Amino acid sequence: MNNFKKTRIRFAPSPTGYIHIGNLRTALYAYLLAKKEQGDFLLRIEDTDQARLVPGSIEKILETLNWVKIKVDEGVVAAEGEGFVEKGDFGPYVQSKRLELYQKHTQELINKGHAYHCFCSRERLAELREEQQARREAPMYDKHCLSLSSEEVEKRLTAGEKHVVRLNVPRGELIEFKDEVYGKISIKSETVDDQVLIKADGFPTYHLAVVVDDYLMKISHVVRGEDWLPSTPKHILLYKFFNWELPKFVHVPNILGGNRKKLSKRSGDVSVDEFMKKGYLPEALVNFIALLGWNPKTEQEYFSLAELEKAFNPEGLHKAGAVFDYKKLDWMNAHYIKQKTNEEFLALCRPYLEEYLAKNNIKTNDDKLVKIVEVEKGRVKKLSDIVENIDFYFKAPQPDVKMLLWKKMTEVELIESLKKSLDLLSDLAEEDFNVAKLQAELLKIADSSDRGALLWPLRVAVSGAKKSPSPFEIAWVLGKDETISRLEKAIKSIELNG
RNA sequence: GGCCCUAUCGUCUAGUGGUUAGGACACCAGGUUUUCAUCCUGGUAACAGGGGUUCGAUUCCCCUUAGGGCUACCA
Repeated sequence: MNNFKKTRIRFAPSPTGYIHIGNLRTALYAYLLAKKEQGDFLLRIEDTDQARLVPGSIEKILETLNWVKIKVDEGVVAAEGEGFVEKGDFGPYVQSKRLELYQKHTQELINKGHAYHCFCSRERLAELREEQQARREAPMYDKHCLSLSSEEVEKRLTAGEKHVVRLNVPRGELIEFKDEVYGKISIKSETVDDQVLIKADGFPTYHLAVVVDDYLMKISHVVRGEDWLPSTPKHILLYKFFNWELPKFVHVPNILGGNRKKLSKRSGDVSVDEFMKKGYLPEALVNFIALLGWNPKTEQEYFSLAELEKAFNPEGLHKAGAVFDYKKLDWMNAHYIKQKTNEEFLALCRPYLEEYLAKNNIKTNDDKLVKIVEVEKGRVKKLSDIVENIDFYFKAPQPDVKMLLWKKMTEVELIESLKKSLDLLSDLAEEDFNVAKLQAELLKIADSSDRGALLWPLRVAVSGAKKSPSPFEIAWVLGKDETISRLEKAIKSIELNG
């Protein structure tokens, strides 16, 4: 006994494609709990369903974990260059490389009478299920092959007949276990099906593999989604049959979509990759997701990963599923964006900007991009927003006289206003085109009781928009020549119009 | 259908046998501001229903209701 001297917690995804937001949160909680207890976080790959394998998934999973700064201590880890390697003393960490282990342990169960060979055809099973459903019974295997004599089993096995191995679930028992989140769970063994342990292709099912591996790898806490709760009794039975000490079970509530159903590929773009592409910052996603189903019991909202590692406590885990609220994520993402320096922010935005510039055939330089990004930083929720409203920085707007008019201003007053700005700006030196100086100078000549009369036309003349950053900021980005040219263009346009 | 789980503002959640039921997002209003955004201030908004237990239940128990999950040789 005492298999667990150290906290060791694994994240065990199937390599079936991109990592999903729900998986990421499970991984995060597993990681946080391990770190909280100064333990190890391991990555194990559960590739027992050969039909669903998607090439490249493992690399993708590692990439995602790396993006959110979750470090894998043991198991499948990223290689120095390309690909991945296995690291640690409890390997292999990829289940398809552990087939002999599962076979060996299954044989042990068979010998003890806790598992048996089953030769039933899929057709018979389907028929059985139909009959049971017609009788409004829970569909379950009827232990048909349990009554086969050992001679017969031997004969059919040597004849190479297709078969599976099933768990021999005893009748009339109450299976009980404690979950760290949900508390005591008990279930009658009659309602537990004789689960297939080894499939016809020789691969184990999840249920067998997870128990064998968690034990052999000395996993101290089984952290996984709430949807595994109903099948945990099968695992409890296996631990008992093997006479193995139970790990702690930590089932975490599901993340729900807007329809209140478990978040899935069908409820929209929930792959972590999508969030990355849209320009959510890993800090924001981690912070947000940590608080979906867990709370620190304080009113703190912002948590870095390091802070989470300290603060995390399974007692703060909630039981009910949590709806994923994009608006709150946006709010949090905007917060983390504001924390970035202008240089960092430009680097983060660069891929989006480059795509935009290429697409619109715009040539520019970093000096200008730095300025744009600085002005826009407080206005974007996610990085991809950066290219939404920046056309006017590169292309002079077509003056719109109606829009240029401030409140009840006449066109004559409008021209006066614009000329006033133009005169002032023309007198300023190129070096004076910085936000503070521009603001100070323009406010000096503005009517203090009606600044809009000067500033609105100016802002619209340079931006061409009803909503935009301040004229000071825009003029700073555009520089003296361009700003003046836009003002002149606006004035000319009104004169032509009138 | 069977089994398991869950239930506090629209959403994420705190909370206690006696509270003005707290915070955050969102929303609304006001302020700052040339506009938008930011920022500040304020506001609307919740204990699913019914029985118990109790002097007293949002809190403990039961039932109902609602929702979710599982029910594969998928995880």
